[in-house]
Amino acid sequence: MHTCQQRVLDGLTLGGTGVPIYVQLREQLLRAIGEGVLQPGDQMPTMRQVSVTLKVDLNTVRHAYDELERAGAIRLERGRGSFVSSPPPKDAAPAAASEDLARRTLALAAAAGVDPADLAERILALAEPKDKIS
Amino acid sequence: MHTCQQRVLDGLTLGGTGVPIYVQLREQLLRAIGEGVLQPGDQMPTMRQVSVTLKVDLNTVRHAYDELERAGAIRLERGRGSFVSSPPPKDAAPAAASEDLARRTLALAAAAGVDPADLAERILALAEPKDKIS
DNA sequence: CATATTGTATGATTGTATGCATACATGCCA
DNA sequence: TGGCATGTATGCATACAATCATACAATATG
Repeated sequence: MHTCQQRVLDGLTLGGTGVPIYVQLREQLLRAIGEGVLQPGDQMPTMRQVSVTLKVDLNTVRHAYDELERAGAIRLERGRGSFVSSPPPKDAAPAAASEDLARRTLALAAAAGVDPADLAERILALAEPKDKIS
Repeated sequence: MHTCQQRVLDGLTLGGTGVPIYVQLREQLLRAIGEGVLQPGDQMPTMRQVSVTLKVDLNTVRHAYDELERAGAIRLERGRGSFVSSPPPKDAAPAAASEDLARRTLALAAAAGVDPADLAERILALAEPKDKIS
């Protein structure tokens, strides 16, 4: 039953487009979570697994995991592993956090040459099915 | 005739998400070309214009222009300017990139307890204020 | 011709990213 | 208890990204 992490591991790829490795890892792992390949509570691939599989330094992988944790996407537990955070959600959507996330997202969109309007539309479309109450 | 170049200049934005500045410039300019905002033969914004407008070093801008030229997207002519090549290469960041970014962003939003609808709104608000396209 | 504009180039400097090696700290389990 | 897996943390070396400052070279224009 290592399948989830294995599948994620296999999906990871690195390209030489000038984008730092840790950024590529950060984004791809985030995507795996966003797609539901990794669900809340699931264990992430081990830092060492990623390090060995992709032949990337452990510190580099850690850099990516570190940012994911600071972003609240995952939870790091030494000696145990890394796990996808369960959305603590409902209520607490501090406007500040929302605004901050919006800015960061916009920056990423700009970096990738993505149209913000198009992006906003897709976000709404993807969010709709799971829309819930408060 | 504060033309297309001006509009492209205004559309350029930089964010500190770990993505190198020259990559952000490269992708955004590529997208402008791919979208037809800048058409074959059109003059690109001057390196110095970009440098001053975005408060980025001239060498950094050059790095981006340099890669665009090697990619065959533009043509550099000293003393004259930079121009869009006749057969502009097909866009590297079409709909797929947008879809991926949307998923990644949703994962972050869920982790932070941010309402996707609210987020989408803020993204639009942050992106739009400038150019009312006419 | 002189001048402004634009691209091209260099050296010094600071910060970051990456890799390699080597540990330490914590949690799990036999 | 001991061993193992996992996250955490160094130090050192190399390469790249970015800024600043200062120029040079080609083109256009007056």
